[in-house]
Amino acid sequence: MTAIGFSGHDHSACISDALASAEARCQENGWRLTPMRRRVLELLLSEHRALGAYDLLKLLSEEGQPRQPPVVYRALAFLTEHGFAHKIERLNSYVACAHPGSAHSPIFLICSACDKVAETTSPSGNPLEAAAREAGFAMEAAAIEASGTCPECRARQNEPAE
Amino acid sequence: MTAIGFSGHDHSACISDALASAEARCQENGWRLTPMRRRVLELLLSEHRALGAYDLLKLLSEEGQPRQPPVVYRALAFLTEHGFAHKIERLNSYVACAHPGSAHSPIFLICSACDKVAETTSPSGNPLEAAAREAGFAMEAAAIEASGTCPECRARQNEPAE
DNA sequence: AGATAGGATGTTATACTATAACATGTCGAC
DNA sequence: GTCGACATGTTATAGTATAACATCCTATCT
Repeated sequence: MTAIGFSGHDHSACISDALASAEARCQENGWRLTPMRRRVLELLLSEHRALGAYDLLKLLSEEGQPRQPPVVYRALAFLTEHGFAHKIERLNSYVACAHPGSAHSPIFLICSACDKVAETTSPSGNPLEAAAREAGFAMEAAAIEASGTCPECRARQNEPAE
Repeated sequence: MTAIGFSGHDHSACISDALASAEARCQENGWRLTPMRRRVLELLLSEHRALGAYDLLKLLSEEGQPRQPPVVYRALAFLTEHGFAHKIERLNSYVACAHPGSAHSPIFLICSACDKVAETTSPSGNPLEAAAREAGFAMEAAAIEASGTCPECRARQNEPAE
């Protein structure tokens, strides 16, 4: 399983794939990917970075959309409910899902230097599940958020005089 | 590694152990476990449940303490900085650490029925670290929060007519 | 086409969470 | 005993999220 977010990848393909996949899944399930929801997803996809609800709201309002918080919170609720985006609790902000379509318990690697967020997933035989089972706990969902430094920022720090 | 929080355990010992350990570690390190800090830790220890800053504030103010948010946030900052408590991001609330003293990357099992929080720790050979390494990510800290149903609540649900 | 029902959006107001900034107090070192 | 460091008290405000209600859109049934 590769982490999507840090290393060089074809990001425009990454965006269009995600949008196409979202459209297809909405189609299949009878969900409505309305213009507002789609636009919020696009904004989240534009970078592998977590955006706060109020950041999104600012971007939307610059495009002439309404500037009331519920507008963006409702779009985010739709996107997170159906797995198109995730909330990063630690940052009170939101990222587009990098592995749409597959049920997964994501792991987020959050760079504290550049704020980029990479998403990867737990390997099978997840030890979290083992720990939960041992405690008699019926796990429904898990959020794993690691902070640290991404490869790019680490390289930058090692050659500060560059 | 056992999860502390759900199953029957000697809770009064659990509290006094934690307080004694906190006092010892503060002594060793020259930290000051002031009455306010100690009281907040006691409140957090009183149950294995996450309390919000404003819940704590309410409890404190009922005891005649000041009712301004910074009072409790400062105590929480001290406690979390030194590992006596943890923040549960998902709930915007705080729990006493169940494994004080040992450096650890905790796993929280949060019961969505009763709000109790059990704390356990990652087994060695942590797959999170493997995932991070694979992505070239230098991990500094990780928070793992699982939600689900604890053994007691599960039993209760299975015998609703009890 | 008109009626209607559900869901989506627009809008106002407010609740909840957290911190900045500055004043005051406490305590140990010198 | 005063100085410096740290802890606390207090005011104000920033940042995050949702309740509640009005309006609109769209799909379907007739």
